Amino acid sequence: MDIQDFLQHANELYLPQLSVDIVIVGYEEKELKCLLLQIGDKWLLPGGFIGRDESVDQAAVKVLKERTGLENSHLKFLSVFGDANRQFKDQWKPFAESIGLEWPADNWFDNRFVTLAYYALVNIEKTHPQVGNLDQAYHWFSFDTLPEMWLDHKKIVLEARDRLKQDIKQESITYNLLPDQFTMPDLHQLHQVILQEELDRSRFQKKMLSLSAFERLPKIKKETPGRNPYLYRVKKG
Amino acid sequence: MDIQDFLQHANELYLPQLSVDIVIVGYEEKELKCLLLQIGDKWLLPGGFIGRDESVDQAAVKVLKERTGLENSHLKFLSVFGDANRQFKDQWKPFAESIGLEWPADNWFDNRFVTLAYYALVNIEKTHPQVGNLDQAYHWFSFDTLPEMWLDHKKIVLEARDRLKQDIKQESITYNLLPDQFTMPDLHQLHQVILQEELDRSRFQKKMLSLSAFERLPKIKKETPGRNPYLYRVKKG
DNA sequence: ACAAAAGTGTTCAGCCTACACCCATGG
DNA sequence: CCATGGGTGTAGGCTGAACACTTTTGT
Repeated sequence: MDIQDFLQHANELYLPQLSVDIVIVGYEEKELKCLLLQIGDKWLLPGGFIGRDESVDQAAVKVLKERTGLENSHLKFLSVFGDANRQFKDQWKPFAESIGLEWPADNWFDNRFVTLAYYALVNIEKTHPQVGNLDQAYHWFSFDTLPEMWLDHKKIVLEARDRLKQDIKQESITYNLLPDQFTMPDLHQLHQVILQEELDRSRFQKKMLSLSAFERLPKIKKETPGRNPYLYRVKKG
Repeated sequence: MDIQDFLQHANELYLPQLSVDIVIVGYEEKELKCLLLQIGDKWLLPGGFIGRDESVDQAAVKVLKERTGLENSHLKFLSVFGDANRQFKDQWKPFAESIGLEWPADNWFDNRFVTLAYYALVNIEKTHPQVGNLDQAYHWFSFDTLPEMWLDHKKIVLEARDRLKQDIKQESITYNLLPDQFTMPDLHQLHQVILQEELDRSRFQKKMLSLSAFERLPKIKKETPGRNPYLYRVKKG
């Protein structure tokens, strides 16, 4: 569907003034990263709208799949963002003009939107991002060096980061961020990055093993000096 | 504003297909209770809509104030409920007819709604519930004996109860549920009711005091046998 | 042989647990 | 004076923190 069609029919297809945005989190080169899209000279979260015959959760799953091709990631509701003046008029119009789009007054995108934010943990290797109709590029940004973003999108990203920090203490569902097979040092590193603090190596290993949630596989061969670590994978149900 | 006016103007005043519902939680007679409104022969959560120039959080504050007169309660966002077929047509129409209301087809209330659920902790003593235009009665229900409720409203209530159980372990902001001044046995009882488990009396007391979040006041005189307990209140600043 | 990395042990302190004990009060 | 309920103390156990030790590898 092209843009003009979308602007004409969006109101019939989707719930008005409601959007879904997803903070897609990955882990690469010992950094937590977040998938963003570029429109104009600023960046924003991958997002979409809620079909009139679609639940909010289904919409989130749909958006994630459209953008990354992924279907079974760890996808959870984050929070609602509903400031009174939350609208993107000032961002859309100049952009539309810059690429020569006809941009009718009072169109779908210029409304105030309440957004339902989700966050997803994904394996960057397995992710195949798609640019949409409007966004020109995608990029994985480190949480420490986020670019200029639309309105409150940076706030949403940082809230997701905080949430991840909370959640990892209870459920250890961080495996999505790693390959299927990983070593304890990998997992250790990941937890340290998420929690932004050093964790005692010995204690961490014992704690993880005591969960008996992992299955030990043969050792792997490293290139670097030092003992070869075991591989692990998550035990099946 | 009467109902007919509301039906005519709601679309100009409020964000469409979005509602705010609040699980208002109180504590009375050693039970957790929840404020519900009656419409027809079933019960539902106090709720409202989001003004077009109002943030979602402001709307929640407004609804809570309208219904209870309270302004500074512990009010937090709970979650979003957005099932695809979440609409109340089958509830509204028979009710409207039963009280002789003119109920136009495809009116505001018959739409599908996505609801943003909040929960509030209040002191029942200080609460002065108001019945609205449509609801005929209000009542504080124990969480253990909830009545028949509209669609997913019971699910929302139970999710709030679970959330409370989670939250009390981290922040101990349960004081709103008690009078300004309370005894340790009171607080002990409250925590046991929320967590649905017995807590060692001795340990509980030491833990609470070690937080040094309370100020000890003179003892009170009881009617029953046994030592007189101290009163406490939350320390300021 | 040595440094570096991974796996495993050991010790100690602190906190949680389960009571026991002491106080105050009404009947 | 005794039952009841509130406040405080104490011995044992478990867990987490800090660090030491051992094994394996590349250089």
